[in-house]
Amino acid sequence: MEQPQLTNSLQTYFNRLGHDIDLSILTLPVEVHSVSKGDFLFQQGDVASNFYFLSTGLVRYVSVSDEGKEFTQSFVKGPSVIGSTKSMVTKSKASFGIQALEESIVLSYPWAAFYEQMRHDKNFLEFYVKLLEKIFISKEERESAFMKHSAERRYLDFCVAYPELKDTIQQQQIASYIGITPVALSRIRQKLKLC
Amino acid sequence: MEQPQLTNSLQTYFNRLGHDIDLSILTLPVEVHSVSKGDFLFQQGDVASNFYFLSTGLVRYVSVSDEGKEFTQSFVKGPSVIGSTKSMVTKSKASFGIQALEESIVLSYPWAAFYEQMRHDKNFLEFYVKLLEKIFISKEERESAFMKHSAERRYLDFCVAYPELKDTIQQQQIASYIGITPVALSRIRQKLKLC
DNA sequence: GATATCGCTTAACCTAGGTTAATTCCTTTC
DNA sequence: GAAAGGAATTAACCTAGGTTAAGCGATATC
Repeated sequence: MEQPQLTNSLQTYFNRLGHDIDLSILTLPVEVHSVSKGDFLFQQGDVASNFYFLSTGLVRYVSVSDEGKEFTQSFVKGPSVIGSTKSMVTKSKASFGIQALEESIVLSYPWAAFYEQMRHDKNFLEFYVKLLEKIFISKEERESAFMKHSAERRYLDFCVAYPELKDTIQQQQIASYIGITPVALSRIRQKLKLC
Repeated sequence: MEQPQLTNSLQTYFNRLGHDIDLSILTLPVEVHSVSKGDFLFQQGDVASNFYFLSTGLVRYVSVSDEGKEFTQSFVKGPSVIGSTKSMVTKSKASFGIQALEESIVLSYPWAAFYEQMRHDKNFLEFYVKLLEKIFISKEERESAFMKHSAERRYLDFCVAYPELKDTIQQQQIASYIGITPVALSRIRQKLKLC
């Protein structure tokens, strides 16, 4: 542990998931990354086989279509575990990148080593299960929103889900999150103002 | 184990995920359900706190919007673990129902008991991790398809992903899977025929 | 302090997909 | 074998959202 004060937030986060995990087991050094606003932790297409923990800051998961259009898959505020489960587990290319929307502090640890650690410590494994379940459930919620709701409804849902982001991030990023163009979002906001 | 011959497929499935799990640990009886075409294993809104295993058959996950429109979230062919992770883990109401599209055989086991079993057996826990990762990854793939692709593209992707379903299930169900009306799907198929 | 540059708005026009409804073609069912 | 319901097609019309482009503040940059 090179920077014990930084890993405190990680320890706290782990403890909050209800397990008795002692991070001092980790033998490799935890790396600390400082990611500036606008910069990427990793890009779409990279193999991101690290376990990442966003200690403080705000990021978005962003993927670009073949036609070059940007889509924001989600916003995540620290403290939280972040990263591409798929890329991590299967060592494949990530289908999205992670971009900081604010100055952010990210800790990382090699996934393979982390996984080995887990296999020898049931508490770790249980922690990982809780983590997967947690992310999984939040995904299950969002999944159907696209099919079921109009863009206007999705915008209103966004405002409820991320009240603190509504006025701090760019509208084009909100638009890319709800899956429409900035022009269309502007129209929707205009219409809502009139009501 | 009341019907050992049926649990063989479950044992095989478990083994294929690479772990040495002995199902005979399970103390409660595994229930066997025979679900007729069109019938529901459970409905949207039910608390489905069982671990379900689709031994043979074909099901779809279907959810209904407030306005009464049906959406197919996915098709699953046996043998496969099925169910609502969210409902199972949090004992909340499922946001979708599971409907058989063919005569299906489903095994079930109370989740709470299954989970307890896992906590005492690291192999079980690792199995569950593999399982979560597996479903998770397939979700990560589908998630962005809606934002990124047109309905036509989504239909073509469907045909590649489920070649055997393309001609065996109803078009309205394909339509509800790709998020359009049967009328729109018919138009798209018409257009593709001309090419 | 002038001038790019970037984010947002507004307007005009276009297109994919929704809605309704009529028609045909299958299956069931009696 | 007639009748009835369900599944798919086709056409006419409508609407949400995309596209392009012009204008308007802001905030950088020189």
